[in-house]
Amino acid sequence: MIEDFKFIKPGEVRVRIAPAPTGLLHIGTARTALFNYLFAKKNQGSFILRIEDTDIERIDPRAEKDIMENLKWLGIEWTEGPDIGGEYGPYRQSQRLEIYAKYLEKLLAEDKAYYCFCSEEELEAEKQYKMSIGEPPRYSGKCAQLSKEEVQKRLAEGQPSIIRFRVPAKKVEFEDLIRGKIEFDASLIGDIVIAKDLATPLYNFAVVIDDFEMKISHVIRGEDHISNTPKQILIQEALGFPRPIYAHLPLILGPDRTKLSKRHGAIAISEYKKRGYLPEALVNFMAFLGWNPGTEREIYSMASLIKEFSLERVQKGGAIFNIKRLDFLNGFYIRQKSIEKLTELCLPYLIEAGLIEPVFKEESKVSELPTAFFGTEIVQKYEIAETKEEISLEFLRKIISIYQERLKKLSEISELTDFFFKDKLDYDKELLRWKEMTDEEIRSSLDKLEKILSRIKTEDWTKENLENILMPEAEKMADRGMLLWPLRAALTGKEASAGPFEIAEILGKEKTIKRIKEARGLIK
RNA sequence: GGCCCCAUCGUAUAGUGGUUUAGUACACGUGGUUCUCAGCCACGUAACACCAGUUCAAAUCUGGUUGGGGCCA
Repeated sequence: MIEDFKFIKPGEVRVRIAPAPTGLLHIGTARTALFNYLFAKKNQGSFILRIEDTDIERIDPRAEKDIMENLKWLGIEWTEGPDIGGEYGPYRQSQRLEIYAKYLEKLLAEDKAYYCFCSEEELEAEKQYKMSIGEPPRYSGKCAQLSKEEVQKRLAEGQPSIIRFRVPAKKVEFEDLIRGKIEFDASLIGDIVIAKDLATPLYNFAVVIDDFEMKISHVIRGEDHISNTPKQILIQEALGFPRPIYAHLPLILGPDRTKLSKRHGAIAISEYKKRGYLPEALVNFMAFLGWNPGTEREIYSMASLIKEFSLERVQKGGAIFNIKRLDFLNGFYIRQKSIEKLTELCLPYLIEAGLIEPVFKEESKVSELPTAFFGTEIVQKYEIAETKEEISLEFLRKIISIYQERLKKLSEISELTDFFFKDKLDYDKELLRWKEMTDEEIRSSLDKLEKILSRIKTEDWTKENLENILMPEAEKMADRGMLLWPLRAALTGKEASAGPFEIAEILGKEKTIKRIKEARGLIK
């Protein structure tokens, strides 16, 4: 009941996420985790991470680590499980098998569950038939009335079997914090399978046991679980467990309005991380997928989300994942970073692109691509990959600072700034042409540039001075672009870049003039 | 097919019977800002799925239709 919820005392809230370690942490799970985390934090409760690893065939050994690493990276920290806490553990289902067996036996002993010997083919045929005549595809109850002796006999013979829960024919209703009252007619469900055998519980059964044993107060999960809820409630009732409060979150949808999945492209958090998204941006973005504070403020840190979050303000309809908005948010958070921090964050991308190289103190320690940065123990210095020229932190920071506001993703840094790290630029001579300039005009601009710049002393080689000297020259021409475009193109080899003066300053007098001469060489 | 959930600009959403010529952000378009790009600023395009009903008054309440989605070991 919503009323109950209002009287929750601090510390009484216990929520959880229970991912199956079958793949990398994806957006959907991360968003569910976020909402659970925010709710727990807001109510000074506990947030439990439980691993649902009973489906041995589908488990990916790397998944658990990936899930935990990326949750931490996002700043979503759990207070219990899989290796933290322990009072209510263990937190991996594979380590809880005796617990499930105990309850399974209880249900069997009370005749609230029974063994079923129907074959899969038989069941499938029945399902198809039922669907073809427009009936709900529920189990016929063929094995429901088997005598104890008959069951014992078949079990002894080793006949393949599963365990079914006797679903009572009654109406089930529950109050969802987000959707209000939801009703189901359980007589339509049919007796559900709750375990393959005593040692192999199935999802709907295991969750109920775990949530009870772990004293979960609120089950906050995706909307795709709504139809599982009545089944779980019935099992709870059969076992005499109290009912947790439910809140079903709207789904995250792909552009085609179906549940976001792998075929929609990247959905793993680690993939976003690799592409240069910031955890702040991802968190802010995910929070607004199905929730909003009711004000016009859009920028929220984790701390302010915790303060403002409430399940009452969660949307009912599914939300389409719009990456353009994530990009905008990411760009925003990049612009908020200090240059020092942003430089650290960009370093791995420059290294990966082969633009710069770290020089390690102890070669033996290096096994994979370092996400190391200046100040790290094992990195001695960085050098330009091509020329082995040592580069200073100052130099890198200057480069990063002129691209900070142009960056949407960290990964873009290498493509944007590669010309700073290359000895020779490779571009078509046409790039030097501004609008309808003739070769003669380009040549003349370049010559003028070289002449003027050569006269500037090295100690006066600053962005401001360069601008003060060159701008009046540009003004003299019919169009400022006639001087500035060839300059910038010669320095960067790119159609688009930061401004020419700041680039020239960073490049230094020598390289600037060298590049102008090289450009001059392209025009016969 | 059965059951369940959902429905405001392209997207995320504000809106809880009158204050609404339906607001904001992203995206998009136009203009401005030292050549370009980005950023920033300004302006603009753009939505209550439909049909009934309740009411003096409905995006907001009720019913239905349509559409979309989820689940069905």
